Parts: sequence; C-alpha cells; structure tokens
Amino acid sequence: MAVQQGAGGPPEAPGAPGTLEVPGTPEAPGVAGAPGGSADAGPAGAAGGSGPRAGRSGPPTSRDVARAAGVSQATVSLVMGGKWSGRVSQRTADCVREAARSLGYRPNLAARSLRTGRTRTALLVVPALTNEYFARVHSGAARVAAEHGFGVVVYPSPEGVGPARDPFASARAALDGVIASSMAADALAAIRGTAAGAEALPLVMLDSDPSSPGAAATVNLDIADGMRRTVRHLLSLGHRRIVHVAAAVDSWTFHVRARALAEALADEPGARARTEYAALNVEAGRCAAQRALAAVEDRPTALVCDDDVLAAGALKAARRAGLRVPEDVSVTGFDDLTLASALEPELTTVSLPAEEAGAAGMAALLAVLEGRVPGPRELPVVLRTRGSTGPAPGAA
Amino acid sequence: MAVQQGAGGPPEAPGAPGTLEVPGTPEAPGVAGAPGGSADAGPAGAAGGSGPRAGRSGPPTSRDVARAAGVSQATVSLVMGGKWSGRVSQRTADCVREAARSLGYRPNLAARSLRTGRTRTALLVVPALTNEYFARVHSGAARVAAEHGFGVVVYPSPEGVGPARDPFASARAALDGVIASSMAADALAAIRGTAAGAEALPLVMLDSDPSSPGAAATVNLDIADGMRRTVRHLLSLGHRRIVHVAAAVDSWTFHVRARALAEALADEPGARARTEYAALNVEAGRCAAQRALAAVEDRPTALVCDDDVLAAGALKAARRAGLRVPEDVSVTGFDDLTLASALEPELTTVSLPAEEAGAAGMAALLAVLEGRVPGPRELPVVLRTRGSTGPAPGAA
DNA sequence: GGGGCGAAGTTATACGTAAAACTTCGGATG
DNA sequence: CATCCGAAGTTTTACGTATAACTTCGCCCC
Repeated sequence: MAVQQGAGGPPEAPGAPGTLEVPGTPEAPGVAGAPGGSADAGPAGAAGGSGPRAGRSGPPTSRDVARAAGVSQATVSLVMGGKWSGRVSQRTADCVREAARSLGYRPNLAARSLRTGRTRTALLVVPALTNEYFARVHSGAARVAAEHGFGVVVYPSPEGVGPARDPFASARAALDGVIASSMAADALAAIRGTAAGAEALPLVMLDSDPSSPGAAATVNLDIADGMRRTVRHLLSLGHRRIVHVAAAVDSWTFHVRARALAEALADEPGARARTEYAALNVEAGRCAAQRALAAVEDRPTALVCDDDVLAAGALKAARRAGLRVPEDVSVTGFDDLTLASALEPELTTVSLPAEEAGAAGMAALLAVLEGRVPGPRELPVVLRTRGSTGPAPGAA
Repeated sequence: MAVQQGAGGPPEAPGAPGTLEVPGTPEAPGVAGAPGGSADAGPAGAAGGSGPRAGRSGPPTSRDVARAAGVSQATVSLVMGGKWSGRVSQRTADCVREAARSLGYRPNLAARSLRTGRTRTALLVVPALTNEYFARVHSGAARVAAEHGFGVVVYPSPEGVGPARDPFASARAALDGVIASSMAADALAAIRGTAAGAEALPLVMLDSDPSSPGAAATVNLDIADGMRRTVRHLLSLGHRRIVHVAAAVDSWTFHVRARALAEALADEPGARARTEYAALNVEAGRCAAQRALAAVEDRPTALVCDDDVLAAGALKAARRAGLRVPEDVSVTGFDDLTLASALEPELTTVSLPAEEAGAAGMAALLAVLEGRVPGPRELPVVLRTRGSTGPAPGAA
C-alpha cells in the first residue's frame, strides 16, 4: 500500500488514507511501514534501524499500525475490533489490515482486557484431567473457544476443593466465566461460592444437577438413558441378578446412574440389583467386583459399572474368580474410553460425547457472555455393544 | 499529608495508617470482606449490596485499598508486589495487607501485565492432552506454576501444526514462555519459528532432541535407559527374537527408543530384532503385532512396544493368534499408564515420571524467566516388571 | 438553498498497575 | 550549624487499547 491510491488521484493529497504521514515526529518522510507491500516481509530482515519505531523495542502497537496506514489509532482499533461496519470505509479498513499484517501486529491482550474488563478466557474445572473423559471435554471446549478467540485455562480440582485452596487464587481476576464439569457436590458448592459469589462470574454446569442453583446455563448428557439402555440390553440377554459397581463419588452424574438403574430394573419383575461401591480406580473396581462375585449361590450374572475403569477392575476380578466374560458373567462400563476397546473382551459401554459436551459447554458460556440465555441442552448417548456382554448363563 | 507521628498517637488522627476510612461512601463501618475468617462463607448469601464501595461497580482496586489504609496507591503496589523491603515500614505494610484482605482485593492481572509486559502465563504444547501421559505432564507443570503465581494454558497441537494454523494466534501476546513436550520434529520446528522467532519467547523443551537449537532449557527423561532395561530384562529371560513395535511418529523420543533397543541388543550375540511401525492407537498396534507374529517359523518371542497403547494392541494380537502371554510371547510397553495395570496380564512397562517432568519443565522455564540458566536435567525412569513378560518359550 | 443526516473519521480519556523520580524528615556527621 | 543520608512515602507517568464524544463533509430533500 503506502503511497498509491487507486485511481490516479494526486498522491500528495494530505491526510487521505492511503498516504503515509508521520505527524508530529520529525522524521524522514520516506515510506516506512511495509515497503513493497508484498506478502513476504523477508525472514528476520527488513526491520533494520530505518523502519518505523527504530528506537523502540517491543512488538508493534496499534499506533504503529496507525502511522503506517496513515490513520488514527482509533481507526485501527475500530478495524481490528471487527465492528467497523458503517464506521470505516472498505478501502481504509483494507489498508489498515494490510499494514497490520505487514508489521506483524497483534493486539495486546492485556491492554484490551484492561480496557474492556473482558479477558476472553474461561476456566474449566474438572475433577482430573488425567481422566481421558475430561481431557476430551477440554478438547471440545478449547476448540470452540479458539474459534471465538477465547482461551481456556483448566483447573483440575485437586483433592478437596475445600475453602482452603482457592481455585481462582491467581486466575480469578483474569476470567470471564467458569465451566464446571461433573464436579462433586461439595466441590461444586465451593466453586459456586467463589465464582458466582461476590464476582458473579457466569457459571456453566456440565453434567451436573440442573436443579442446583447458581448456574447461568446447563449442559447435560442423557446419562439416565445410557443406563436404561444398558439395563435393557442386559435384561434382554436374560440377566436378572445384577450388581451395580458404583463410583463412590458424591456427584450428580453417579446419582443419576444409580436411580436410572433402579428404575429400569423395576420394570422387570424378578430382576434385582445390589450395589457395591468403589473409588474410581482399577484396583478399587476389582475389589468391589470381587465382593460382588463372592456370593456363592445367587451370584450375579452381570456387573454394571459406573465407569470403564471400574469395569476393567471387574474383568480382572472375574478372571481371578475363574469366571469367563461374558459366558459366566457380563460386564458393562461407562464413558467409552480408549481403555474400553483395549481390554479383552472389549467392553460393552455407554459412549459419551465428551468433546461435544465440552464444546456445548463453551458455546453456552459464550452465549451467556453475549447476553443470551441458552436453554438447557441434553446430549444423547449411545450404547456400544461389544464382547463383554452375552446371554446370561442358563438362560434361554 | 498522611500526617503521621510516631507510635502511640491517638488512633483518631485522620489519615494515619492503621485507621480504616472509607471516604465518600456513607456506610456502616462494620468489617465487610471476610467476616469471621472462618472456613465457610455460607451458601449463596453474604454478598448483599451492603459491601464497601456500594456505589462503585467493579472489584476493588489498589486505589480502594490505598484509601482504606490511608496510604497512596503506590504504597499498596509496593506492598503487594512483595519487594517493599526498605521502602515501606513493617507497620504500614501490615496495615495495607489487612485492608486488602478485608476488601477482598485482587490485583488486576491485565493491568499488571500491561504495565510489566509479563503475563505470568506459560503455554504448554503437547501432542494430545487425551493421552494420559501428557495430562500428567500438564498436572506437574500446572502445580509448579500455581506455586509461583503462574498460569498454564495448554495447546494440544492439532493434526499438523503447520504454518497454516498458528498455535499462538490468540495467546501469543499473553505468554511469557513456552514448554513443548515430545513434539514431532516438524511441529517443533513450527513452534520454534513462531515462539522463538520475532518475539523470542523462552522455550523449554521436554523430552526432545537436546541438540536441537532454539531451546532456552531442556528437560529429558532417560528414555534410553528405560529401553535398555527393558531389553536386558528380556534377554535375561532368554528372549533372542524380538520385534520392536514402534510408533510411527517422527519425534525424538521414539528415535531414542529405537536406537537404544538396537544398541542394547548388539551386546548380545545371537539376538536380533525386527521393527514394525504403527500409529499410536490400539488397533494399529494390534495390526503391527499381528504382522510380527505372522512369521510361522522364526516367530518372535517378545514384542517391545513403544507405548502402552501399542502394547494393548499387541496383547490382542497375541490372543487372536492363539498365543498365551507371557508363556508363548512376552510383551512390554512404555509410559506406565493406567492402562498398563488394567490389562491382563498387567504390562511390564517403563514407568515415566510424567508429573515430575512437567514440574521440572515449568521450574526450568521459571528459572529462565528469572535470568538464570538451568542446566539440562535428565530424569530417571523405572522398569516395572509385571505379568506380561516371562521366560522365553523353550529357554532354560 | 439551507438544514439535517449519515458516513468516515479524529480527539480525548479511562482502565489499574508498576516504577522512576521526587519529597520530606529525623538523625548522624563533619 | 550546615550538610548529607537513608527511610518512608508520595506524585506522576506510561503501558496499549476501546470507545464515547466530537468534527468534517458530501449529499439529499424539502
């Protein structure tokens, strides 16, 4: 760009956008910004001492772009901000963008945040990122965030988000909103107290009790449906004695699973279930399943596990008890992690749309930040029938 | 102003540090911010409109604290910044901190960043957070970062960090440094080009080629030692025909594994290895192992896998081929993921200190940011011997 | 023909903090 | 007694942006 207006008007017209002028600063009037205007600024070159801001150090600012484009800083801000329709002519906007591009200009996010009070950053609170499910939630959330120029910082709530540890200690002032996924009830309360308290940060709850107060929006998975499908699948295979290997975690998602299992089983006379609780790891799952299978007579023919990790433990327990899966006992999981298809037999499990949930959560948060009120969403789940379930022993 | 005579002056002296005054806002002088200092702030209450600064909107600023403490804003900044020794008296500092605490003051990070040019935020670039290993790296890095008031934003490099997708598009201006873990060579080059290019962001490389230029610091795992131990373990069990199920990823960590395997095997006359490549997922691992086991005579007695996920595939392939593990064929993995002990038999695998690596990486980055030059670190690894390896068939 | 109006900018200001430069003052020193 | 000095603050300014308020000007319509 630089000099150069389109249709041959006199290039000297002062002040016309498209011409370069460096008002105030006594400086060589030579073309400064991007000499040729070509695409390539040259690798590590071109920025000799003769360019604009020769004495300056940091990255280019909007003012540098303004100088290069021959407009005011405000105009640059208008153009870069995106909302310039009706305020800036197409020609000037193009010129500014070209100057910005050739200078390698990036808006300073700190300054922007200071000015707007918005940080374009969301906090994702999950029980543990090392759980593949939550990593996938993060992935979906981060993708949508990036598409809207947002960043995501994740807070894997450590053991006990008590009042002692403040989740937002260093980040709170730099957040626009919070997404909390599958948090335990007490942790969720702590988050609500901190996030939605004095500061009133918008809170989106993912896979959490929708009746719980304080959330600006809710995204849920149809967990109950997943459990119902699992139970019906087992019932149709002839299973009547079922043990629920339940996660010993006080979180909504697991309460729902327990309730849905009970309800689905109530439809079938003669079917009944016991519950064994286990912490969320393989070894605990194995112990719980071992207890379940210890019943000599009246041994369950199916183990419904709250999580694939627990199901992995259940497979181990079955093998140690000398039982074949699925011939002697069927096992089901939840989440459809990589683990589910790595095990042998592969797990029948409920596949949860984790990425989609994260994406929907972030989309809901963005909507809230724009003043809209997204209705509650419920994402469908799928039962993946695989090798770990089969006809009940002795059934027709 | 700030009158101020020595100790013992009447507490009513206006403006004296130590007295609380909230000029302008006519209000009940009761302590507001954190009432009892007890653990529980009460659910969803307490935050009525009666706090201090009733007329103002945003969170309290350093100026509010200054007013409350009867000092200037600069003094608040001095105290909160930590480096006030010799500049502010103990008494005033205490007074300021008390005022800050009671107002619930948090420094505005955007303003601080704008002023200092530092953001106290690091970018962690990993191939995929859904890989448990990298989730653990993140966990370690985030912990250390939090201990130093830093935040971590993670960029799970999507397929192809080519020049097309700019990893730092929205975040670059808000970063102090970058940690890149186990990146593929080309992706690493892209990062180096973007991060260490014009902006010269400090880059810490984790588990990457230490001879590669551009890194301000390096943290490595003793991958070679892990592979050596694996091979020696197998050799001592009598294995001589080994297939290396290698990750088809052009990254330093896998090159090291291949080289170390070859070298360790060279020590033993009569031992030899073939290589089968596989993408990093269970199914690809299964296929590669299937190919390896297809050799009718000269069938390998051990499969050394570059990753637990590949090993899971290998277990499946063995079973499908009608081979028992470890009686007919031994299998080893790498990483010691949850998966390793969920499988049956449990995997003999090299346990990598993922959290520690992340922590060390962040510590190195912090050191660089403080101007120190951390020497390269190499973290030890451990071979976890479990059920998937046993004596070679036909061996003594 | 003039007055209003929209388009296309510009000028000016505030955001909250850190830090350099300046002020004040009591005491130690020559 | 004049002076210098360090302690303990204060005043002031700059960081880079977004946006409200203002200016200019060509144009259309009564």
